[in-house]
Amino acid sequence: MQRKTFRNMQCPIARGLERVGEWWSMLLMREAFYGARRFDDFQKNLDIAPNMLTRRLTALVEEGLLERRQYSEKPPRYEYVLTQCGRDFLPVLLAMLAWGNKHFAPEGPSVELRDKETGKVVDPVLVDAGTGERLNFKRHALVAGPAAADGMRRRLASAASFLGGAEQTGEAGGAVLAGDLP
Amino acid sequence: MQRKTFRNMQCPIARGLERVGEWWSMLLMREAFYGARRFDDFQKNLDIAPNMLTRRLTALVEEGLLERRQYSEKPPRYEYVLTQCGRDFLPVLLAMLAWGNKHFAPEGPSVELRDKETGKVVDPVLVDAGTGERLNFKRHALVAGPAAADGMRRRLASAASFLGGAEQTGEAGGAVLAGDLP
DNA sequence: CAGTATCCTGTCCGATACTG
DNA sequence: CAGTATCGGACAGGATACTG
Repeated sequence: MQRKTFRNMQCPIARGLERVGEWWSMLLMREAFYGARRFDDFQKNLDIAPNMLTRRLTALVEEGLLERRQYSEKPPRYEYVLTQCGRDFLPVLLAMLAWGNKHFAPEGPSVELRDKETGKVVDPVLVDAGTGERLNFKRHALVAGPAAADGMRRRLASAASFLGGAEQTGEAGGAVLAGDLP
Repeated sequence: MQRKTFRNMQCPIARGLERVGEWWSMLLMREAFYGARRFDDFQKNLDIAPNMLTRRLTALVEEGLLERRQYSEKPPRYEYVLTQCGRDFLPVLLAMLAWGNKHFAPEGPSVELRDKETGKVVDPVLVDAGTGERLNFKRHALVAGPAAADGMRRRLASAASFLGGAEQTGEAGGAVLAGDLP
C-alpha cells in the first residue's frame, strides 16, 4: 500500500503536505521564487535527474502550485510559473528559512533576509494581519472550524488546554512565538 | 544511491527539510504541539504503524527537535517533549496551516486560528520583528550571508532582481506577502 | 534546450506478530 | 502501555541514453 494519502484528512497541515511533501517539491518551489521558470533553470541549480524534474514539475502543476505555460510556438516550449496558490506558499518557505538559519547554520547563515532600508537582518515572525498582534497562545487559539468533524473537535479542545498555557509538569518550558508554550 | 542528502548544502531551507522532510515528521510535530508526549498519544491520533512511529520519533530526537525524557523508573518509561529547536518550528506549521486553509479546504476550514479576545479568525502574516513592517520584496531581500559560497552569492544576486520586482514578461502577476512578486 | 524512455535501487512505509 | 522484530511492497529518486 505504501504511503497513506492524507488527502481525505481534515487537517490543513496534512493537506498542505500532500502537495509539497516530496523531497524535491519545496526545493522546486524555492527555485521558482528565485526566478526559475524553465526546465533548465530548475535543473542546473538543483542537480536533479531530468526524469525526476519532469515528474515533480508535473505534480506541482497538477496540484495547482505551478502553471505550465507555452512561451514558444515552434519549437513548442513551456515554462513553469507560480500560480497564486504557489505564491501563497512563500511564507512557509520563509518560516523554514528562518528556522534553518536559527538552528542549522553553526557557521553562520548563507542566506539572510535583510531590510534594504536599514540594512539590518530581518527576524521574521507571525502576526495577526488584522490586529498586528504577534501570535501567541495566550491570545490566540486553534479552534474547530465549520468543516470540522467530531474527532477533530475533541482533539482541538484538548490541544487548546495544552497550548493555552497551563503549567503541567512543573517544568517552565521555553518561549514559542511570542513566548508562551507550556 | 537514492535520496541525496542535503546536509552539505548551503541553503537553510534544504537543511530544514533534512530534519522534517519525511512524511510523518511534520505530523508528529503537529501532534507534539497538540500536547502529545507519549508513544501512545502520537499513535492513537495518527494511525501510524508502531515501528514507523519509533523510527520517526527516534529521528526527531536525533535531529534535536524532541527530547526523550524518562518519566518513570520502573517500568522505565519515556516521553517525547519539544526542545527549543522543536518549538521554534511552530511558525512553519502555522504557515502551512494557513496555506492549507486558504487553498485546500473548499468546504471551509476544519481548524482555524482565532483571536480569543475578538473572536475573529486570524490571518497570520510574516513581519519583521524589529520594525513591525510586513515582509515584502520592495523593502526586504534575500541576500548572501557570511557563510555563503560563491555559487550561492551569484544565485541570490539573480534572485534579487527577480524578487525585487522588475516587470519581466509584461505580465502583472499577483500579490505575495505584502503584495509584490513580479 | 527541453524534455522522454528505461531500468534499477533504496527506503519509506504498512501489516503483523510478539514482549515486559 | 511502550515499544521491538520481521517481512514485503510501492514508489521516490538516481543513472543513463536518446530525441526534436
